[in-house]
Parts: sequence; C-alpha cells; structure tokens
Amino acid sequence: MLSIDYIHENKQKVLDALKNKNREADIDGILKLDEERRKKIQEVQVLREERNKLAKQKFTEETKTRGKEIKDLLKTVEGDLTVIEEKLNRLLSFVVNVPLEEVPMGQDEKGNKEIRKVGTVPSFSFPIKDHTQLGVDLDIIDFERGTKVSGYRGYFLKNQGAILHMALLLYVFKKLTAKGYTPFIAPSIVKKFTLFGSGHLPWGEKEVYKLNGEEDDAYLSATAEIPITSYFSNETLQEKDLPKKFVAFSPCFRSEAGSYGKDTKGLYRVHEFWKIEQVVIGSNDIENARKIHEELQQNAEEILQELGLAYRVLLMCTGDMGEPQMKKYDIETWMPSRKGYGETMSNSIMGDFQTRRLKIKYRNKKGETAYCYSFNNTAIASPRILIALLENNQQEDGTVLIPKVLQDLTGFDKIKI
RNA sequence: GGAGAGUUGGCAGAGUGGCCCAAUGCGAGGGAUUGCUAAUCCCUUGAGCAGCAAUGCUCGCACAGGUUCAAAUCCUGUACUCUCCGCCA
Repeated sequence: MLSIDYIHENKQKVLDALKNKNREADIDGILKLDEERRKKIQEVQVLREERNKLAKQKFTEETKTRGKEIKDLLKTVEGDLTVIEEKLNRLLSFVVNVPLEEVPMGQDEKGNKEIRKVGTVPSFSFPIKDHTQLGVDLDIIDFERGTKVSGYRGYFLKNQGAILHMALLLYVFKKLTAKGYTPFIAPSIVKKFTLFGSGHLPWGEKEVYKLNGEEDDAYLSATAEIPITSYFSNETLQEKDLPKKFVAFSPCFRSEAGSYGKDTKGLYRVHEFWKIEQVVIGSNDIENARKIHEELQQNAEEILQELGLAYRVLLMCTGDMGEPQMKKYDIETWMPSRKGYGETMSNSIMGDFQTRRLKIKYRNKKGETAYCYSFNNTAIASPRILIALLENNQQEDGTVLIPKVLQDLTGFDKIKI
C-alpha cells in the first residue's frame, strides 16, 4: 500500500509505475475519494466535539434534545464516511509500489538485465540424463506414484534423494543462522490478512489454496515470507533493534493456476515444496535498504557457490516484477536439461508497501514513528534446486556426486543405485 | 469438542454509566544537580488531524456491532489467553 499523501505528491510517478508494471488502478478516483473523505472527517469531528462538550455539561432537556439530534446526524455522516473509506481502500489496494530509478523499463522478461554470470557451466563428454531420468534410475524420485497419490505435479522424494533434500535444508539453515539470522519454522496455514498484507492479494487470488469453506479464515501460504513478514503486524518496534533478520523454513503451496501447460514434467513446477526464506525488517531508509538487499543477495550467491553451481543474476525490469516490489534480483541456476538457466532465487526490496498494510512501525530515539522496510530473498527452495544439483553433478557411470558442504549432513558423497 | 474465568498504555495495575480527553508504580528517553560508584529532582513516554508555533481537536481500554443525551464501564457477536475434562502426533 502506498500512502495517500505519497500519491498526492507523486501522482505522475505512481501513474508511470502502474504503466510500467502493466497494472491498472484508478488514481483520479482515489484522489477524488480522498477529498470527500477529508471533508467528511471534518464534519464528523465537529459533531463529536459538540457531543463531547454536551456530555460534560449539566444534564437538561435541551442538552438531551440537541444530543439526540447530533446522534442522528452522526449516524448519517459516519455512514457516508464508512462507505467512502471502503471504496477508497479498495481502489488503493490495487496501486502498485514504485520501482527505484535503477530498475530497467521493460514489458516482460525480455527486458531483464543480466548483471553477472558466476561459475562454470559444465560440459559433458557423455550423453546426459535429465533429473527425471536420474531420479528414476537412482530410485530417489517417484513421479508415477506421486501423481497417483497426490495428483497432478505430485512426487515422492525417496532414499538418498530424501536425505539429500533434508541435508540441503539443514546446511542452508545452519549457514544463515551462523551469520546472525534468527532461525524460524513458520506456519503454512495463514489468515487472509497476511496474504493481503504481504501484497499477494488482491492480485494473486487464484494462486493460493483456500482451506475448508468460505467461513474459515485459513489459506495455505506460498512462502514463509507471508507468515514471517506478518510476524510483527500491528506492532511498533524500536529502531535500535533493527534490522531484524530471519531465516525461515516452511512448506510452500502454489496452485500454479494459469501455468497448466508449463513445465509439466519433473520437479521444476510443483504444487508443494519446501523453502528457506530470508526475511528482513529494517528501517525506512532507501540507502540502507540497498545495502541490506545486497547482503541478502550475497548470502544466496554464497550458497550456490558452495554448492558448486553456475548461475546468473538478473536485475528484473518493471514489467517482470511483482506489484509490491521496488527492486528485484532473480538468480537463475544452470540446469543442463533445460540447456539454460532456471529461476531458483528471488530477492526483493518491498519498501514500506507491506509494512503499511501490516502496520509494522518502529520508533526512533526522538520518539517519532515510521513504517519499517521489508525485504525477502530465497535462501534455498527444494526440490527445484535438486534439478541443478542432480543434473550438473551426474557422472558417466550414472552416479551423482554430492557437494562437499553437504557430505557431513548426508553421510554419503555420491548417489548410486 | 465440553465447562468455567479472563483480555486496560512498553510492563504491572486502578477504574463497574457523566468528577476518566484512563490514576498510580515500574521501565524507557531527555534534562538538571551533586565528585563518593550511585542517588535525587524535573520533563516526556497510545494513534492521528489542523497550525510556523503556543495550542486546539478527534480517536483509543482485545476486535466488530448495538443500547444511551453520555460507554473502559451495559448488551450481542468474534478472536485470543488461562484452568479443568475429552481426543490426539
């Protein structure tokens, strides 16, 4: 959510942001409704002031009569105000965040800017298998029974595949905890306000699973970003405690509505996966925000480097970033079967867009309050990362080597049948 | 799932229809003072609006409604917490 004052003062910027992100919102309608809102608030306040004064005076028939009049007037005016505010908030909820000036303009993924490539893309002297073949041959992934039991895009990880998955998660969890991030296991069943607050709604309605009937306020979270960012909702923090850094594990659920035909095979696009997410709640300061963003980026890149995977970093263009985001890097990791890079991490500055919706503020030394900034970046998402890990490390004899950093955790250095 | 009791500011805690625009204490922040290892004193410490400012006003007692000329206080619903019972990884 942008503040109404910001929209007043930066109307053109907001209009540009909407255009560049290919979104629509009724800015003129918002400004007009806000005028009406301000007028109504004044009316209400004047009436309440009189009511409060009367209530303190000696009680007489006249004060009672006037009091009744005020009561009726207030009912009407407050009713009008509520209607206006509801309309205004609905319109406001569709306004996107404004990208930073260094974000390239672009319609879609073609406008993203490659910043760097890191690591060596492996070349193979033998015909390679893709991860689905490796998974079946090494008996570590079972897609057939996955779809039988779970449905479309279902899968089982098994044997050394299951161990590898757990090792990967624990390795990342420990690594970031050692860097001072607070480890969390986050709930995956979340209330609707968390989805709205993190900016997944109103846009991503079809992407989230809703539990039970209409009356239940329960949804399946698509990422730990949602519960963790909401952790401090309706709270005011102290500036000296910022930034708060989290490394949070959670199961993640995505309906993938709208991508039925895409990536139908293998572990690339699944309904249920596990992710460790980096989340930071920081102060309202854009220069500091860029520093935190780079730190999160560095963490993710270190993980890929230690896993020995080749990747590239993209600065996402306006048309390919999310509604709440001000700046976003994606990391794409080399996946031999795709003969290209596939997205494995996504790192964003959200500014105060989420915290304004979630009412997360902080108080500085002078006692002034401001909305926090929020950030999030993937640390590791499995099983998608297994695609890169299995395919890049496959050997001619059909085995797969385990990166050194994982070997203590897996207890083996190679996957073999 | 059943029965009961609760929810007041950063924390503790008073207040059961108008004297509450919430007492008091602690904590925190700012200032003053004194050299005896820390103390004493003063100020500030829920959110917002208008104003250069002094200041004024509105909102706020879990949340949402309602009753009343007037609500922290009465009524209804919801959420959460605690105790006990049941079930359960």
